[in-house]
Amino acid sequence: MTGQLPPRDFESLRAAIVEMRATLPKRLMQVAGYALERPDDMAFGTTASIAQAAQVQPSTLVRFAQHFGFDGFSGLQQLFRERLRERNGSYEDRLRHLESGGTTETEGVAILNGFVAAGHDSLDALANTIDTAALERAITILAHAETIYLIARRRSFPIVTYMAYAFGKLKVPCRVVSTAIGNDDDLLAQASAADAAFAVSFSPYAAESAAQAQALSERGIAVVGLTDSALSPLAGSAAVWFELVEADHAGFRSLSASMAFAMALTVGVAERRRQA
Amino acid sequence: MTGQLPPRDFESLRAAIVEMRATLPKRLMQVAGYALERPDDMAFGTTASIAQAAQVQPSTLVRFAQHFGFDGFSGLQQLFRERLRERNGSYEDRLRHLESGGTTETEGVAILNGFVAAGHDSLDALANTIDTAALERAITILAHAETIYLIARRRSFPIVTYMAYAFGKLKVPCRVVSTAIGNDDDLLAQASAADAAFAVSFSPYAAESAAQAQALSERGIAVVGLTDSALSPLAGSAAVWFELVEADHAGFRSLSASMAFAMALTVGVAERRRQA
DNA sequence: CCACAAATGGAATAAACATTCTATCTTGAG
DNA sequence: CTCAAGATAGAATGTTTATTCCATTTGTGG
Repeated sequence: MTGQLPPRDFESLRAAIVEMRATLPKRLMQVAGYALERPDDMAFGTTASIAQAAQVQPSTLVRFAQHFGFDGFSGLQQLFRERLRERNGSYEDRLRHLESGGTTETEGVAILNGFVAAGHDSLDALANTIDTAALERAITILAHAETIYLIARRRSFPIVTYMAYAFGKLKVPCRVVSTAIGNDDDLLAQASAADAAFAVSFSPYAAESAAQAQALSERGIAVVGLTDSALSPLAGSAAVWFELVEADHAGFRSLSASMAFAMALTVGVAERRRQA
Repeated sequence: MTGQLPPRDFESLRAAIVEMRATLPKRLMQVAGYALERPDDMAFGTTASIAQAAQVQPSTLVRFAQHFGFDGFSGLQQLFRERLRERNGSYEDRLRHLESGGTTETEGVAILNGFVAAGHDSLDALANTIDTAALERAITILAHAETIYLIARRRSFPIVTYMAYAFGKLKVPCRVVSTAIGNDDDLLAQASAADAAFAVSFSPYAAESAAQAQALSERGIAVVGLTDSALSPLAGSAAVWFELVEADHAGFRSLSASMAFAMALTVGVAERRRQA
């Protein structure tokens, strides 16, 4: 593409990038990904700062720009700056978006908006109701555990699935208890007092999760609980527990707040461990 | 005013300028006028270009900045840049603002607030950017499928985990492809043109997910994709695909928007089926 | 497996930059 | 009118920045 006319605006650049997706070399692809994902940073950064953030050399940025017909990086950056100016100045885009949504709102969009609203509400509720002292205690408990056992079923299962992924990335030993093999109890039998558990259970409470939390607790293993009511069976057996009510749409509960909480707990524990 | 603490944000600077309106020397007044009148240009220009536009010397810009307590022009310019970024009303930025306000919060709470803010931001972005027509098409495709195959790894896995749970409740036949048994390909081999798939893949893209989506697509099985970039390998093989950028905190991406989208898609498909 | 072309990393470089310095000008009190 | 204090213009300076260049590495067609 070098030598041709460079894209005139951000959208053209975006289109050009997508079009060349297949033939773009690895590093240039890396830049393309960063540019589309964090256009704001592209507008403000210097070659050095952007290169570091995108994990490439400054020269790669220049080559990327030249690949799309610009003289150098500066010409490319101009597109990102103009985009930022225009987006702020004109409410047109947003209005157009709102109008098209408001007048002819299809059922699918209505459902999506419902879940978005439920997510916002849940997150607000989370921020306002969480017991901050309890959060610190929970982090302390889990950070000191040798292995963290993660207990959850059904609707709560995705939460611990994500935690297991994140803990893995963060090199924190953990085990998801409800496996497909069905050897939950064998797994739990290996837990010692040096370990700890995190159990999630929302109404209607899965009997197994409650029972497993109870059993661990009786064996002197600290359990951190996440549930939606003080009446939850988890509240009885957990050393620290959190009450978290998710808003719902069409009878389906949001998971936004639970996920945010789980991520905070995960990162908090990893951070605490790192410091120790 | 030199020597005092510089304004922390654009509004403070604006207030400071108005307050000193009477005592500001002529050339500094000239700069002040330009700064308030064309803040966008202040954000991107260099000392040379701004000085020329405001009809002053570059050194006057530096003196102006120092007059308000900044080290030099660069510190002042930062305010104008942040203003441009924040025009989009990011929760993350507002949060940073609150934190600098003073209340001493523990690390765990700070992390939680970060993820809550990231969740809000992601949900906003979802509501503003989703292609509503594409959503309807996606619902149509999946609603007509005999069986819906769910493809996702790693960070995206919790999403399809939840969808599988919800589809089960809603009596919509579906199968999660990446099982612990590792018979993914055997499962996929059973898929026919009457079926459809939903694949989720965020950067860094899992090669298997992309390959499986590609393979299904080539066999005439419609694939609905959810990804975070137009450069995703999913974009190539999917009949309909959605781009969804999650905000992140401390390097960990939120899942709030993806979850909300997945729930909307799930309920939308079930609803469409019920009507048929 | 080789050889050639493309791509890449990193040092070298020249331009652009913010900032400082100093001579000159402006202002206002006595 | 005089003089001192402050403000200003413009050149000088040292730093940062984008860009170029070249030695390796990587990928590929014969």
